[in-house]
Amino acid sequence: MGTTTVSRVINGGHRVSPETLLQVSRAIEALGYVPNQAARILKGYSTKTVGLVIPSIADPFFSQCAEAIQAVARANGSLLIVTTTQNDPRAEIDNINVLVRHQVDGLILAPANSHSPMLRQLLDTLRVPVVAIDRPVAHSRIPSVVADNFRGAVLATEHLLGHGYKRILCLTGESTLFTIRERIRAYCLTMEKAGVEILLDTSVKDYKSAEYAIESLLSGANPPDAIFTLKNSTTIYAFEALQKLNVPIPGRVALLGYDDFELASTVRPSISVVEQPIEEIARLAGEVLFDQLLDREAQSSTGRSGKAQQIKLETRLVPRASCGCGSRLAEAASSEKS
Amino acid sequence: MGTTTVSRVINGGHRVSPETLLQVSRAIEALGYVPNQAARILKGYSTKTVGLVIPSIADPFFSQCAEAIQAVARANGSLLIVTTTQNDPRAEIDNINVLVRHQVDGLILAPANSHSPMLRQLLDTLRVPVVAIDRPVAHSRIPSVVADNFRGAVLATEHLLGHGYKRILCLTGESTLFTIRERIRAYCLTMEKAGVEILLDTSVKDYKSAEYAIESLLSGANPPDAIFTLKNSTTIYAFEALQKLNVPIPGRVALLGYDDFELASTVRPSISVVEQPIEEIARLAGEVLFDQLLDREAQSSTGRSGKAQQIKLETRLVPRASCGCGSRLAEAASSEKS
DNA sequence: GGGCAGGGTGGTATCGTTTCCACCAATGAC
DNA sequence: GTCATTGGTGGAAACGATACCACCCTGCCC
Repeated sequence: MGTTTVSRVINGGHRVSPETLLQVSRAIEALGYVPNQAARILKGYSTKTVGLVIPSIADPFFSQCAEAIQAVARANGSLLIVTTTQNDPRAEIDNINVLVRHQVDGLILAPANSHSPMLRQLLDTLRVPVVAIDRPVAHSRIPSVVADNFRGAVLATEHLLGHGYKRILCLTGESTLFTIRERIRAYCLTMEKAGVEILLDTSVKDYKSAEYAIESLLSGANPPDAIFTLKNSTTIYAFEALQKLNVPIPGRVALLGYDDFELASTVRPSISVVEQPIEEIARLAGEVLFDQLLDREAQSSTGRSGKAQQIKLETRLVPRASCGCGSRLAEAASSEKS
Repeated sequence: MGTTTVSRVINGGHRVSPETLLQVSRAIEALGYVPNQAARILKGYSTKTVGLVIPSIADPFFSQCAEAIQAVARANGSLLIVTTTQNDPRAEIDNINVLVRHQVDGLILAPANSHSPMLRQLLDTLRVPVVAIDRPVAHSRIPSVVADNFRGAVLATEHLLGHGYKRILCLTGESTLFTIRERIRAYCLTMEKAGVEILLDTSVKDYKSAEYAIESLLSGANPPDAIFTLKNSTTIYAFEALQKLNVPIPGRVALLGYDDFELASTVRPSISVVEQPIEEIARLAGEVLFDQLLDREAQSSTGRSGKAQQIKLETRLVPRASCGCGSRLAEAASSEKS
């Protein structure tokens, strides 16, 4: 019994007589034999693993991404290795290097800093396909799948302006991220165009700072009449603070957040948000990556196929009660004021 | 320049002259050389990867687990491969097999079915260490790290009984999981001991079924005066349904949930819950796994070290307003009824 | 001065698999 | 009857890194 024959049995059993096949299969079963993946890889096979580099798994946005990408990977017979950076550029570089050493076939990355030259340089030298998710890599040909953050924030700001609010406070949270900067840019431009004063606060990092910021602004001269929060956690901190301070929403200040969350429609008042197509972003990113992997497998170096490389997805405004849309929505089925 | 020398440079540069070392390092840099992981593994090295098999990444409980385990893995120089089963025992077996073929050093698993003989048999034949998390594997020596679900549900039920509620409805959600069954068992035993009627409902799977169940029970004879929900999502469905139906909490029915969640303390009323030490469970599971890996590395086959194999962690009751503790807690800083 | 220790270096077998090639038997075509 | 064709089989090289061993050289001790 030659090793060649055994190999053939394992890889589909072509060119092997039925009885030999049965015999070998039985032996494999009996010995609990498992082919050594490392040796196969060494012979040039792909590792059937892809890497995912994100800030955090616990963040609902990215856990949903991870879930969707994992599904795409599984559909393509691959495994997903997840690493987290906490938005630290150094950890990000480390993670990418480790993944490359582990021979991942490709990787999906949410860059902490879209403009890092270090990162761009590293990515340019990589031999495996990379897809950026949620945040692009500036000045590079790395394909990306992102939401239209600018448009989303324009929609939100215009919506608040449409309600007649004139003192719209924007709570940014961490403002170094690409997504947040885009939203800030959109907010500022829209406010300027409307000829209203820009009110930016970048200090809110947790519940305490939210309470402090909101309390002092509300008790000052010219208090805000609406708050636009630029990310999930900031929205929740702001909401908690407003509740704690007993500020009527939207009576005294309206609230509009970025990113939907499970209880947004349940809390009183229900919270209006800009909703991103998270699952679609992730799924597309996965598909773009595997398209590249398949291309690469097919034609060794004919260059990229004609696939779209920079995908930007629309976001949607979900008006609920907290921005003042209460009368016509959200409260419809309830009867708080029966 | 011999390959041996290069290898030595890469692995710490012992027994290499300084100038050779520099020369080789420079060449490595210039060529962008990355050592082939597969070849190293083939020589008997560990893959520095561990597998995680969980129902879902999007579930907050498991995403927190994944985050913590990933941190432990990283601290031990390993990568984490995450796979999801949606609680499907077949997918679970598949995932384990795939991970084993990929030569993971070990794996952490939240078994869909603690009593599956298939699973037990598979795990017994594995050559890599396995640690069960959240749910044990029955009749096996697989180490496990779980929360004390029984005790948690006893605490919850007793707390509700202590408030004087006599018609405590238990909404189980999916009731096939080990954790849920333990909680059901505890609820039933505690109710029996107190001589009160057991009210179980296993039908709630989403918002709609929650609304239907709660509406029909409340409008029937002998309606419940408290609801105990056995998992995160069920708590939220029940809360949504109660809000929608305009049922005063805890005035008409009290609510107590299993698993804490971010907005539990913010919504009105704030929701009382049994809190599990999620992060600690995950961290311990990771540590137990890596302890085994280190042992195995040190002494080839001296058997298991004397480490604790079955860890059960205490859970904590977090009383808030929804169970009726409102007067002394939770509402303290607010003034809804000012 | 001869041997010996030890740092620095390179040759080569080895890990487990795939794949190219060679080979053997039948079978059928001319 | 010979020659190609085809199905079934095995030998051995190759993938890229490691580690054993052998080797050379320098310096030092007896």
